[in-house]
Amino acid sequence: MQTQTTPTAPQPQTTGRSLEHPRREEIRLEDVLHALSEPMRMRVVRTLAEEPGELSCSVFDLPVSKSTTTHHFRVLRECGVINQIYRGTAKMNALRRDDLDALFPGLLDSVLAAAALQEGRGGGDRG
Amino acid sequence: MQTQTTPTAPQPQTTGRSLEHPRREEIRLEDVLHALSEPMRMRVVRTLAEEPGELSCSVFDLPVSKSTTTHHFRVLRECGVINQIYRGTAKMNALRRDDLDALFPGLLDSVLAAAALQEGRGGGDRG
DNA sequence: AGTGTAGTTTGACGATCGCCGTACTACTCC
DNA sequence: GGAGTAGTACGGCGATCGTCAAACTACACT
Repeated sequence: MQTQTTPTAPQPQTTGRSLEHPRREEIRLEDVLHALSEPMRMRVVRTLAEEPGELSCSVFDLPVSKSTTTHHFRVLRECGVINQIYRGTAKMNALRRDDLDALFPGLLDSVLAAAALQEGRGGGDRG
Repeated sequence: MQTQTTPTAPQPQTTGRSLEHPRREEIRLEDVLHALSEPMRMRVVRTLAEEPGELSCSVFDLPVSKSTTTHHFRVLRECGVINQIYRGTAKMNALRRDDLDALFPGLLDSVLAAAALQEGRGGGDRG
């Protein structure tokens, strides 16, 4: 974090400022549910669940500003739902499936299934 | 709702002012998750899930004031998680298991299981 | 060095949230 | 009728939330 403005760039630091993640045992159910209760974040999580690997923030194209997008990704990371790392100029996101499944077996799957069902009923956006 | 201050109390109304509940199809996943993300409400739902029948509001004895308790029960009712009816001077609460299971199969059970697991790990109150 | 792309930070805004106390209503039982 | 019990309604309080725009940082590619 100490941005010393090192002009000669000693170590390239492998393209990453550090990002804080809660450890598995620190993840709390209420935080996960709260994170998932926000439609925009649910959308992100559902997209991430469909994809095998990592996705950069920019591929989501949410109908909100860039700063709001940053905010939502941060909430998801800080509550332990996603893992984020920098790769070059992009920031890659991945669902913390293993951790969530270990902590709350079946939860993520049923939430995802519920979201899909609701969308199928036409409740995808707003009534 | 038209409180006409009818001084002579015309009809006793069969021990029940009416309570608004969303119909099954109106229940939204994000509202349910939001309702459940609040520890006090989760506690109510878990207690309700353990009991076979209805429970009055007063048996819960939450560590908050009466008005806050009323508030939490109302949130749970309005988002479709519980059913409330008046019985005499008491207001009985029951989980809308059938509706939730029909709408979001397995969701309630995995949330309940997750809450139990987290509590078992010692995360019952606040890490 | 310069331009572009991706994401962050800050600070603000209005809305909602959880909480409370007080005053009130509805019902029961003596 | 009067007292007691169960819950509601009405503000009001401070905190958090989702949102934005503007200014900024970090990296890549000429």
